[in-house]
Amino acid sequence: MSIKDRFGPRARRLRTVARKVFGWKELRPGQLDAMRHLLDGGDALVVMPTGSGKSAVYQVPALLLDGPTVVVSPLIALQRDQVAGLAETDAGGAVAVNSAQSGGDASLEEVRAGTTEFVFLSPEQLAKPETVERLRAARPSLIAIDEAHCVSAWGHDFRPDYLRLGQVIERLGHPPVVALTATATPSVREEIVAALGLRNVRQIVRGFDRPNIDLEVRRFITQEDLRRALVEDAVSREGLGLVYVATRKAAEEYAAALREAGRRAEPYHAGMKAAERHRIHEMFRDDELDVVVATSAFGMGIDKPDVRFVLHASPPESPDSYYQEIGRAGRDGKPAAAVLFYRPEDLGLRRFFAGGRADEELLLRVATLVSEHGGTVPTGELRSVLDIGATRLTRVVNLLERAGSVQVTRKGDLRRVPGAPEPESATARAVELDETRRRIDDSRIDMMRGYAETTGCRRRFLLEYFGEPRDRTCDSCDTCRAGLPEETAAEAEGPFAMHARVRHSAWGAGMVMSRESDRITVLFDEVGYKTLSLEAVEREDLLVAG
DNA sequence: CGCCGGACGTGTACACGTCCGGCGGTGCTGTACT
Repeated sequence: MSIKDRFGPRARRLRTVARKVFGWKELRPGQLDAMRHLLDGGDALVVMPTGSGKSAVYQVPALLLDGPTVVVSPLIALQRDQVAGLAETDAGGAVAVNSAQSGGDASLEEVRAGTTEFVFLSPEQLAKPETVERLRAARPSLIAIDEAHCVSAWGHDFRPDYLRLGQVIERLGHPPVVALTATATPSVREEIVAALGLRNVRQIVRGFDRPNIDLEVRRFITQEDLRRALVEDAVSREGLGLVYVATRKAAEEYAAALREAGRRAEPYHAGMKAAERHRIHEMFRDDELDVVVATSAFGMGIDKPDVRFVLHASPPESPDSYYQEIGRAGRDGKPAAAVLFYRPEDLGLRRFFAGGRADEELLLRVATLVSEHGGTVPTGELRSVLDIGATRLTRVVNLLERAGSVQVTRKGDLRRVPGAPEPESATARAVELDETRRRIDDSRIDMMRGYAETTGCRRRFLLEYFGEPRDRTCDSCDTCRAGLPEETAAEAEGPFAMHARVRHSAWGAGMVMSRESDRITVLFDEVGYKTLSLEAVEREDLLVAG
């Protein structure tokens, strides 16, 4: 950034607002860069660690742009926290519109009338055309998508309304849009940009390395040995810790075992009553616990600085999730530990979770119904005819839309795309798109196995997975301490340099994501991550530049 | 995919193998009933 950019009139105005309204004395270059780009009318994708002032990136420009700011946030609890935080400032007020709040209509009216600056909503709220139309009438000047990795992680199956945000943005007149997240690989970033339809995008990616988090993997044969070792480990550590488990039952069992060993431990998972979850969250926050044993339900929105260790009783479904979960340790910069207690069999559950296939019969029925109808099909009627919920229908519609078969009207109803393929071939195309998605998810599980089983530097493995080339080992992972990584200097030369585009005869086009002395990992567009032996690549001439 | 628990079979008393079905994460929402 030039001197002019850093000290020009826009930067000065941004700094003034940051100081006077929010009390922030300084803005970091990354924050400032993103804010200026938004003021210039562009879109931004900001990847920064939690606690580094991501929210400032939309909050400050919001006050310099004439019109309300729409913030999309995945959890009602996060919306509540943000609204409460803004209420303590002179930022012009904030409301949340969701099922836990009464008076949604009144809130939207306040936004339209210009008396409230910020409005927080879930993607599901934005699936309602009436809500979008009311926001449109308010002429928003900025849209922020918080926790934007959810677009990729949840959009396809779990909360498909995430994939509809692109259309919502267009309907709201596409003001400057900023997508924010703490963790996203280059391919997830691309997916976010594509799904949201971002234009003139400035990507700002800061600080993936967390050198104070020590990395370790301990391998076990039997579950019983693993369980005993984990409990022993957790009991012996000083300070606050998290234990991540795969199932609700395991959360209960480990919490009970740790309590029996004298630690203040509580389980946390989505099967517990809301009040109980809330209570545990508060105890965690107020230092009344030693360990929280949780499923992936515990995490987003946590910003406690002094978590000293994060243990995993089984591997999560991707390095993306793993890095996000261990990233909750050591936010204060002091030493912290991340230990994965690993058995290859435990990846099986993740494969099961990732294995859900698109409902081919339902795809065909929807494609056929819409095609034969000829006109506009109201989604409400379609749902009652098919007797399915909104989530299932949205999932199917998303796929058929991508297959070029149906389109969604402004009112949220369905119409056949003029010149659309026959329902059978559209369905086949939709199934294929879903298969591609599944293969990529599966390959992320393979990368998780790769992390657990690598003999190279674990930090380097993770950083390269996130697209940050790294030419040295570290002294804070178990493999480096054992002296295992040998040739770790990044081999920048050679035919297949980092991030080079390559082509494989069977797997198609891809990008080189990491290189070790004897192997190479490529992220293929259609089949996801594959690790190949360099010797075989050369002998068989498997890859060509492309 | 892999674990767990219950049922079944063996072969003669209770305990051990083997087979098979069920189960497993993340949250929004709107509606029904206390």
